[in-house]
This record gives sequence, structure tokens and C-alpha cells, in this order.
Amino acid sequence: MKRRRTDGLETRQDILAAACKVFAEKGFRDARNQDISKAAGANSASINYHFGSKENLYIEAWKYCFTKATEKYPFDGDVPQDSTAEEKLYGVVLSLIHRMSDPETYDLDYLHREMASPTGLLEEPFFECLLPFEEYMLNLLTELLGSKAGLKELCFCRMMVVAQCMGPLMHIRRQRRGQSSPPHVEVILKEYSLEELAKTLAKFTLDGINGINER
Amino acid sequence: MKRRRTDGLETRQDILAAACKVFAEKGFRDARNQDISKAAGANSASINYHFGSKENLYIEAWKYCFTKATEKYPFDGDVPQDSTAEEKLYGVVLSLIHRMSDPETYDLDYLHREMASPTGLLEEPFFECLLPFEEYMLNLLTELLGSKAGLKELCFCRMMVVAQCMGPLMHIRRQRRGQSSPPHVEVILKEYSLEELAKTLAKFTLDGINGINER
DNA sequence: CTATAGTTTAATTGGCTAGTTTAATTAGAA
DNA sequence: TTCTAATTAAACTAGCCAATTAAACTATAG
Repeated sequence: MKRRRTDGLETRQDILAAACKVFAEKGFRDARNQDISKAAGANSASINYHFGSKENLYIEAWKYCFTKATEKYPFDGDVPQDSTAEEKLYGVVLSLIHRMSDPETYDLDYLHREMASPTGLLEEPFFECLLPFEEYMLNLLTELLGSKAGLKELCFCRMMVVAQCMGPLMHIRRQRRGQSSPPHVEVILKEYSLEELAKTLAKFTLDGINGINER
Repeated sequence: MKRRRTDGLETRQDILAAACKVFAEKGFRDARNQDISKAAGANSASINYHFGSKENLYIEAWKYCFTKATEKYPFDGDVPQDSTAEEKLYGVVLSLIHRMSDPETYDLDYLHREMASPTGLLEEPFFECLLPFEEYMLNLLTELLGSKAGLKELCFCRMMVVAQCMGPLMHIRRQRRGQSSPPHVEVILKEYSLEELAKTLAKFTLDGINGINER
């Protein structure tokens, strides 16, 4: 019985890590196999050897960087179980803000890109990976919204919480890519600490939610 | 003195109109010159004849569809000058919602795509075209926020108003492309009329803004 | 009508890239 | 050490696409 060579797994890993980054930076189409293999210190044939195709590597890269990011920044922001719903909301937002600011975290770039121009390859992985987040959010919002609120309002608020975070997301990512932004955006990035941003964001959202509650 | 032939301008126009749509649907990279020229009923060489390059056509297409969209849906939503700031906010949001729901309006697709994965070609045109909107929004928000609020809060709110609209934007566009969405998104698209969505959205934002005011 | 600038077309070119092939190399079993 | 399968490297293939070219065509001034 032969033992499997381990150096093959190493280059596989190197390719995966490099792919995460390159795909996040350039997108599926603009990222060339050569860019990835070169960044991984491997030959471009090794991509097809280890992953079968560029498409499959893309899918694997997403799963990999999502898993890594979620380990580092859990959805709930490690807030204790018995916290108030308000604290939990802050936890979600803060965790998300940290996640998107971390230059070694790439999953949100994939999400954003696929929203704007879908390759169609990540439809299923997204659905699967984000299910726990959706569930957590729906529970949290059910708690925040009074019992008067129906499914309609619940869904609206879920959309809003995510949308709220998209604003900073786009700007922080832009900055991370080294692109300049219009002056009023620069102001935000300069004046707010991440914690303050999360706090202001959570409060803004909470006020909106309470407004729906009071109707 | 010779008069200019007019049939050339016609195909130029046809190409421009076709390009607007094809670029919006497929993005810069995935749209092929042939797709566009075929949709315009012209030869692919005519793109380079009339526009010089694919890049330049892309820029022209953006300017064209932005101008057309803004004529149809002005930023202020045609709200009377002497309206309250709250009514003006509703006007902005409603106009934006209508704009993004109109299947013949494409400019927001460009915006969204370039946010997520910039080609770098529209940086300048965006800045130029959106300046009036920025100005209008800043004035409006200055009115809504009390005099206590500083530049920092102003910029934050500006970001939030736009971000709020991104949520529905993404979902409505998805629907328009014929892609299915997770159940809680379908609920929103089914249960809310455009006017109700705009109203709820404006109220949500307004509550957030007032929350900042009261600090 | 004729000449010409303006416009359109089909065919071609040249660059780029995903994926394949084949040969070389290496880790580990015997 | 020797053999074998796993892995890697280099060269190649096939296809795609933007851009060019050159020839054909057309509207208009003279």
C-alpha cells in the first residue's frame, strides 16, 4: 500500500490561497490562470490537475475564503447568548465591519461581485453558506420587531440591515484597493473608528426598525 | 460645400442604444463587440469606425443611458421647490425606485457593476455625472439634520441614504434579469408596491436621521 | 452624370488564454 | 537501491475576440 505524497496537497493549498486573493481582486473573468499559478509559485497546468477547471477552482476558492472568514469573524460577533437583542444587532454589525476591513478576508468581494454581475457559478454555494446567517438574522429581527409586525415587515428589515452594511462595505473595499473616493466618503473613513461606525450603523438601523414597530 | 450623410449618424445611434443594453446586461468584459453590432443591425467594424474602440463605446454608452435616465427620472422626483425636506426625501427615493424598476433604464447597472468590479473606465464620468445629485443630497440632508450635526454626521447620512436604496436595487435588478431570489426577498417584491416601498424606505431612513439629530 | 467623401461589409490579423499533452522529476514502497 | 505512481514543468493546441484592412457601396455637391 502506497502512502500519498504530501507535497501535492501543499501546492493545492498554495493555489487555493492564491486563487482566493486573485479572484477577489480581479473577478472571475479578469483573473487569469497564470496570475493565480504564478502567485502560488506553481505551473498553470497544476490548476487543472488539482481542480479540474478554472470554474471549479473559483467555487472552491469561495468556499475556502468564506469558511476562513467565518471562523475568524462569526456572524453573531461572539456576543453572549443572553444579551439583549440590541446588543446582538451591534454584534452582527461590528463583526461584519471588522470582517470587511480585514485585508486578509475576501469573501465579501465575491458576494459583491456576484450580486452586480453573476457568473452563475456561486448561486448554490452562496445559498448554502449564508443559510445560518439568514436564520440568525430572522430570529434576531423577530425579537426586535414587535409581535405586531408580519412577515412583510420582517423581510423588509432583513433587507435593510444587509443594505445598510453595503454602504461602508463598498467604500472600505475601495479604499483597500487603493482607489480614491469622493471627499464626503473620505470623511467617513477618516473620522469614524470601526467601533464607532458599527455603533452608529446599528443605532441608525435600530431607529428604523423601531419606527416600523410604532406604526 | 458638402452636406454630411445622415445614415451614418443613424447607425451610430443604433449602436449606442444597443451598447447601453448589452453592456448593462453582460458587463464590459463579457459583452462582445459582435453582440452589440448584431443587436444594432450593423457590422462589428462599424463600432470601431464610429467609436474608435470598445472602451470608448462603453464610456459613451454610460453617458448616454445616464442622461436618458435622468431626463426620465430627475433626482428630485419633480417635487415642488417649497416642499418640506421630508417630502423631498420621499421624492428622491421614489424617483430612484422607479428608475431602477424601469426595464428601459440601464445606468444603475453600470454603477453597480463598477462599484463591485471597476474597469476603471467610468471613474471620471461617474464623478462628473453624479455631482448634481451629490449636491442636491447634501443640501437636503443639511436641512434634515439639525444645525448640531457636523460634516461627519452629514457624510454618514449621505452614505446611508444611498446604501438603503442599494438593497431594493439589487433585488429588483435580479428579478429583472429573471433570476430567482431567496424566499424572504421574493416576499418584498411581491408584497410591496413601488410607492409603498419608497414610502417605507424613506421613513426608515428618516427615523435613522432623526435618531442622529436627537443625540 | 460624375467624382468624392462618407459609410458599410467581409475577410484577415494578431494577441491572448484555458486547457491538454507529454516528458521529466520526485516521494515513498519494497 | 529500485521501481512506481503522484506531481510538476514546458510546450503546444484550439478557440475567442478586438481591431485592421481593403474593397464595395451610397448619398450628395458640382
